Amino acid sequence: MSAALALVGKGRHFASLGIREVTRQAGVVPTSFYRHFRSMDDLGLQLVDELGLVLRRMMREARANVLQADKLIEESVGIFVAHAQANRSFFLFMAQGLAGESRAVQEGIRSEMRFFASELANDLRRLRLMEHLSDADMDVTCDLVVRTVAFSLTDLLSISEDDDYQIGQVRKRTTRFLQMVFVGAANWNSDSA
Amino acid sequence: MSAALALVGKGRHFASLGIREVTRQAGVVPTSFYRHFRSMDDLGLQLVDELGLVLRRMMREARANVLQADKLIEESVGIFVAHAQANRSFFLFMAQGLAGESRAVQEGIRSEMRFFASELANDLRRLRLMEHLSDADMDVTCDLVVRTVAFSLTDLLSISEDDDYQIGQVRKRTTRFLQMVFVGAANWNSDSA
DNA sequence: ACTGCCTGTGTACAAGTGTTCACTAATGTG
DNA sequence: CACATTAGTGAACACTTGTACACAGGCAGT
Repeated sequence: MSAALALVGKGRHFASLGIREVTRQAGVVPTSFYRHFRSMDDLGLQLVDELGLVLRRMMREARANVLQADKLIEESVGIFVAHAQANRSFFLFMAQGLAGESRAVQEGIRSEMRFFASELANDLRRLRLMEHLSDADMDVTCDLVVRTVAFSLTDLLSISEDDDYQIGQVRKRTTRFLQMVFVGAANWNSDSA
Repeated sequence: MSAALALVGKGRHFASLGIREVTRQAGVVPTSFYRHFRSMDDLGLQLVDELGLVLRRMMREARANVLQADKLIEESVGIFVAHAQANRSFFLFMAQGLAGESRAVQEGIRSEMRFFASELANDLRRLRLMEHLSDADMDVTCDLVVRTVAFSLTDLLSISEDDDYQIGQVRKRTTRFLQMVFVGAANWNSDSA
């Protein structure tokens, strides 16, 4: 699995990886592959599971560090960007998988995003934010937030790992996006919609 | 090019397509490929160019049909969904290319999206909407709109072509997203930001 | 010490891959 | 009509690919 991830990190697309290629990178004979995975799709699915762990770690850190609400968005985006850099290959895999060729992987990633969004909704409620929103509208808002961040991911991953200026730009722009979404949510009227 | 698109439409990922595979689908001998393209990346780039045409056609139709501002969002989303269905393979290619392995294709698609966003900004100004926004904030807003729609694209493409119920759901949700963004933009204060 | 299980090895095969070369059929322009 | 260009052909090359099989070493638990 690390071998596959390493190749993705080197710019390859997961869908174009072959069994032999992966085992070669892992320093193992091709046949060993079958001891662990039935197929490449299978490997992809297990990667999705690990991706879940990465996301959960990220949420935990965000919850621990975001204490005061005024800098909430900025801080969260910062943590997100940091994690995206630290687990570049994982997030590359995620971005690729969203439009990948394995339906199962696609669905897995989508499901992780849904979970993420629902956790975000919980946190907002716990912080007594956006209390005027109906459950459904809170759901829509959080979904939109997660999508926006996920899309920023593709920006982030398409620029060089250590181009600090551009990284700062992405961070700033993403923060703007989220601020705009939250202004929208704050002025949203759940009754009239 | 149509052959490559057809394969993508059949669920394959562009990055995993081979020259022989494409020529086979095109009903042509492998060597003929080189008469038209230097490599697969080259083919991808030319597809991006055609994608530009598709997007422009879509914009033209949207401009023609969206006359009254009250149903602006709903109408636009409808036109978008219709075009996405009519050019499914093209949009699949676009969704894949955003996180694809060819840097050039990636940049090409990104550039098409930027163009789309700037055209949207022009239209909004022409319609005298969101006039309180600074140029930069208008830019952010339109970018966010385009991203949101682009992400909805992946939702749309991952469901069956003729599952009208689910298509309706995506349309409704996307409309919500955009309404929320525009409420945010309407209540945005360009000076204090 | 013996037995199963797990992981990895080596060899093998049929099929598919990108790319090359010299060739021919069709096309439209002078 | 003659000519140059373009698009398509067929055979050939050196690899790479997925998968199957029988086999070997290391690790538990009895």
